[in-house]
Amino acid sequence: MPGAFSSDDDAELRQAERDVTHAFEDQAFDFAALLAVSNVFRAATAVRNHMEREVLSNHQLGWSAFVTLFVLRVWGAKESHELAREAGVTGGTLTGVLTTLERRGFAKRRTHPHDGRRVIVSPTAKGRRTVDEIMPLFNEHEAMVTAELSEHDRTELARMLRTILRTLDSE
Amino acid sequence: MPGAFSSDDDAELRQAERDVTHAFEDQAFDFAALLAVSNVFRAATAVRNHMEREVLSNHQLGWSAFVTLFVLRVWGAKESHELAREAGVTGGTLTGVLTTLERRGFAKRRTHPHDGRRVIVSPTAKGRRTVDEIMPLFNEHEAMVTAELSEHDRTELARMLRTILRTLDSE
DNA sequence: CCGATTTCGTTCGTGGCCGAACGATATTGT
DNA sequence: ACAATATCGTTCGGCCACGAACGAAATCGG
Repeated sequence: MPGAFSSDDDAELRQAERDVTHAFEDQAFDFAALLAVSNVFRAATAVRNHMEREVLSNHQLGWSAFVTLFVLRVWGAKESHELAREAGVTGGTLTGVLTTLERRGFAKRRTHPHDGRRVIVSPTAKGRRTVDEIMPLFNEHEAMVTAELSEHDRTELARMLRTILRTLDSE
Repeated sequence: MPGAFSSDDDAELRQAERDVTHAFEDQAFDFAALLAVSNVFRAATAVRNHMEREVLSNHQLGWSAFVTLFVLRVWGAKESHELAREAGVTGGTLTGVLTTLERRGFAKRRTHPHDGRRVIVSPTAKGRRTVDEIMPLFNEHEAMVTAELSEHDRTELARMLRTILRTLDSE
């Protein structure tokens, strides 16, 4: 049902989109792609800030630290480069995140038994427990921010974003 | 058409989603919301990294600096707090971004004529020209990352994300 | 008028984030 | 064997990013 919403926020977003298309109307841009990409990033920033404020701040965890710890909770011990890929950060960033997680006692590093270069990261019991404590409230807020979308829409949204991720990965 | 894609990347993403649901299967989580939110953030990170590498690095601009400059290009001079909101950053962050943009000669600050507290930010001619130089390639990559989505899907994606943004704004 | 309050942008501390350069370790080629 | 090469995680410089604290400027209350 397009147009079902008429709040000021929605009107403002739509006006902003019109301004952008007008500013470049003489150029042959793909505006559907522009708006889709732009909104992906705006939504991600808004969701991330919301989660950090409303859920993660109580546990002194930033987004990346939580995502990393979440990956360890779901998949258990992982090697460093796998963990970085799953968490969506580079190796250099993961080093800093792991330093934080180790200092807080949420995870620990150990050297690979047969390869002195590699590092295996494990969650501690405290780390696993913390994720399990956070998840209910975290998921509650995930449901909240997507509350205006139907179940079908949320599934479609996840599918479209998977498509984008797949396109970017295969390059 | 679900299941139309069968690349390794897609299979891996779907397997990851199954692992997550399995790890918490005894809890009554809203997995559709979890996957939607998770994918929003993954996609945003992937797109941002792609754009910074493939497009923005040639101009020595980070993502936020470009977004800020883009806003100035479309809407012209703006007051600081409006600019921060449009660019999706806090005031503290904008100060740093503006320092960068001024140092590079892309924008400049001036004090409000009737209110010594406020600051008005304008794009320089160089700043506007730079955005116009970047946009064609930038939009080409935006089209590329959404190439697997139909025109209808891209519009729907933008709409769903607007819905999330509106939900978060009205709190 | 002029103190109290509000509203600005900036500064500061902490942490995240990338890519490039680095050092340590393992593997390969001969 | 052992030098060249490849592959790890870490370090480093630069740029973001937030919230809290700050100081300057405008407004409000009386």
